[in-house]
Amino acid sequence: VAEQEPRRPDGDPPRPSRLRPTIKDVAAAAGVSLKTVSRVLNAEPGVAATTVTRVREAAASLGFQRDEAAANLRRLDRSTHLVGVVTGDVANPFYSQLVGAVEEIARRHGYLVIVASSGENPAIEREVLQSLCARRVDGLVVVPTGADHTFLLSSLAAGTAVVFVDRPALVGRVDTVLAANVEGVDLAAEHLLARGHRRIAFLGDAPGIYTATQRRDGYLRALQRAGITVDLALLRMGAHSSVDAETATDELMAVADPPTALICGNNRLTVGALRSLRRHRRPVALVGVDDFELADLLEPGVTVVAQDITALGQTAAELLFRRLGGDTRPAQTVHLGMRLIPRGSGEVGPADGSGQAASPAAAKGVG
Amino acid sequence: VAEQEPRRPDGDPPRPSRLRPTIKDVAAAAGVSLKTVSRVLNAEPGVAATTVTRVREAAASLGFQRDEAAANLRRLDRSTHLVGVVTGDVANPFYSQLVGAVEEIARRHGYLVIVASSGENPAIEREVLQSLCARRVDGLVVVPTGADHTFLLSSLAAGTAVVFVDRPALVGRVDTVLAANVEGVDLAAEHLLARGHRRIAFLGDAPGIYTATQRRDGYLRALQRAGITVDLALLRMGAHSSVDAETATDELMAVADPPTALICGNNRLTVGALRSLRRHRRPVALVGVDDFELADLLEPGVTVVAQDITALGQTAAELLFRRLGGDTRPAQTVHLGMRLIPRGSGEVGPADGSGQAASPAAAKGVG
DNA sequence: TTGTAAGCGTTATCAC
DNA sequence: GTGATAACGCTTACAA
Repeated sequence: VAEQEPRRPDGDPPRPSRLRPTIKDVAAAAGVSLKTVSRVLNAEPGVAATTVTRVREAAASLGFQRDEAAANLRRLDRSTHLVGVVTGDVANPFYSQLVGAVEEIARRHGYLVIVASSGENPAIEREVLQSLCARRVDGLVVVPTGADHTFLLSSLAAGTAVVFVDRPALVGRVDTVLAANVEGVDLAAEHLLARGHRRIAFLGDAPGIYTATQRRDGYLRALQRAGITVDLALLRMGAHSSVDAETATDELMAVADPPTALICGNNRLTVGALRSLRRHRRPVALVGVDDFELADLLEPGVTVVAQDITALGQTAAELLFRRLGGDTRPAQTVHLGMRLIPRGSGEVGPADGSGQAASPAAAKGVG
Repeated sequence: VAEQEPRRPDGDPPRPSRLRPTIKDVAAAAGVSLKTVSRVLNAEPGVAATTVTRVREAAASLGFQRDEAAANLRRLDRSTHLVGVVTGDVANPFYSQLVGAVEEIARRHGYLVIVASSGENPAIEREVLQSLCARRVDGLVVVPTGADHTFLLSSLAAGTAVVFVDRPALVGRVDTVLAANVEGVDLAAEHLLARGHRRIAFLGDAPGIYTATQRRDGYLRALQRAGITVDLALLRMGAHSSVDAETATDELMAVADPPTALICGNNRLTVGALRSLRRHRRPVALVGVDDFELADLLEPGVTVVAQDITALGQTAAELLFRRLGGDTRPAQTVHLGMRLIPRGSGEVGPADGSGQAASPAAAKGVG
C-alpha cells in the first residue's frame, strides 16, 4: 500500500529510530486522520467501508499493533485488564493449581495474570503487592503471608479489587475464600476414632501459619468431643519441611506409649511421615491433609482429607470478577468443604494391622 | 499537610471523581511544580533537602503512587519491566517449575512476570503472545505449541526479546533451550540393554509433539546400535493421558511375545503404565522420562531419566536478561543433559524378577 | 534550585 | 463521515 518502513537514509533526523509504527504512521499511510484510525481500531460505527479497508490494510502492512498501555491512559474506563496473583511460590503444586484456576477464568474475561511469589516473606509480599498496584492491576488474588495488609487500603479505596485465599486478612473488609480446615481435620480424627484409635497423634506446621493452627484445632475438637484427654506428647507443631516431619515422626514413634494413628497437617508432612513410618515395624494408621498425586499408587494408598484447590481458585476468581463487574455488596467470606478420601492407610485399626478396613488396601494387590 | 481528599460537595464539576492522586495533586499539596515532584520521585539530584521532605510528606499523606505505565510512555528507555511466560498449562508441575525458575530470576532483575497458558492450542498461543506484545512486555519465554511463529518476527524486530524452551521454533533465529531428549532416552534404553533386556517397549506421546518424537528417536537409536530389529508391536506412540497409557500398556502386555522392559516417554505415561503393570503378574522393568515426586516412595522406586526443569527455566531466563542487557550475539541453542536416576524399577532383569539389581528395591523393605 | 513547555501513543470532545 | 485539538499522568528538554 504505502511505504512499508520509514526510510532512514543518512540524513533523516526528524524521526530518530522509532521502532514501532504508531497510529499516526497508519493515518499517514492510509491518508486519513488520527481519529479515523482510532475509530477503525475500536470498531466504532460511522466510518465508510472503503475507509475501513484502507486503514486496515495500512495497519497490516506496517505491522501496526496498538500500545495498550498508552490507550488506557486516556480511556474513561481505565482498566488494564490485568490481575495479579500473589502466592508463596508458583512452583509449589498447591499454588500453581490455584494460579491455573484463576488464570483460566481470567482468560475467559479477557484478562492476563501477573504472578508473583512472596516466598512467604511479608516484606517481599508487600513489595510485590505495591509493585502490582503501581502497574494498576484491576484486581488481586492473594494468599496472604504478612500480618498487616493495611497498606492495601488506599488501592482498595481507589478501586482495586482484592480477594484473599487460603488464609484471612483485613478480616471483614475484603472477600475471602477459605477451606473448612477445622471441620476437615475433625473429620479425619473422627474417621480414626471410629476405627477404635484412642492414641492419635497430630503433626502440624509452624503455629504462626493460619491453616496449621486451624487444623490443630480440628484435631483437638474431635478428641475433646470423644472425651479423650489430649496427650501433649502426641501433638507436634512446627514441622515445616518433609525432613522435619520425618524426624518428628521418628520421635513420636519413640515415646513410651506410641500412637496407633497419625494425622499430618499438610502434604509435605505426610510425605515425611511416610518415609519415617516405612522404617518402623508397627503399622500406624495415617490420614493426611491435602491430596497429592500418586497417593493412590502408594502401598497402602494414602487416606487424605482433601480440599478442592481448583474450586478455591475458581471461587476467588469469580468473586474478583464479580467485583470488577460492579458488585458492591459487603465483603463476604466463603468456606469450602474438605472431603475425606479413604485409600487404605487411614482404615487400619489400632491393634497392629488387624483393623477391619485394612482389607480394601490389600484387595488392590501389588503389581 | 494539605486537604486529604479533593472535596466534592454537590457542585464540583471540574474534577469529576479522580480516585487516585497524581503528581499534580502532590505538587499542589507541596506547593511546588510538577517537575520538582518528578525529581523527588526519581531521586534526581539538585533538589533542596527541605523541598524533598515536603514533597515526600505530601505524597505520603495523599497516598500517592506513581502510575508506572504512564511514566513509561515518555521515558527514553521504554521498558515495562514485564516479561511474559507462555506454557501449555501453569497448573502442570513441569510448567509451574519452569515458571517458578523464570520468576525468581525476573524478580532479581526487578521484573514482574505475566503467565499465560496456551492449552497446547496454537490459536490460543498466538492470541496470548500477541496480547503480551500489545502490552509491550520486554521479553518472552515460550514453550511453543504452534508450527508457525513468524507472527512474532515484527515484535522481535521491534526489540522484544524471545527465548523458546523445551521445543524449538523459528530455528536459528531465536535463543532456545532444549533438553537432550535423544541422548536421555538412549541412556534409558542402554540401561535396560545392559541388564539383558532385548524386548524393550516404548510408549510415547503424540508424534506431533517435538519431545515425543525426539525421545522415540533415542529409543530407536539405542536399539539399532545394539543390533536389535525394532518390533513395531512394541513401539506405541499417541498416548497422551495417563489413562491412554494404562490402556496402551495393557495392550503391550497382551502381545504374543510381551516386552520384559518398558520406557515411558513422560511422567503422565509412566503413571498410567504403573497402574497397568501392577495388575499383571509378570514383573516388567520400567524406566520413565521425567522425574516426579514420590517416585522413590513407590514400591519399587521408579527409575527415571530426569531433566533439570529448574535449570531449563533458569537458563532461559538468563539468556533473556542477557539480551535485555544488550547482548546482540547471534541466536544460540543450549542443550541440557538428562540424568538417569536408578531406584529399582529399571534394575529388574528380563527373566522374571531375577535380575541382579532387583535387590536394592527389595532391600528398602516395606513400612 | 526550580519551573515551563513539549511530547509519549492513544482516546474523548466537539466541530465541520 | 471525518478531522482538529485537548487530555491522560508522567518524563524530558530547556529556561530562569
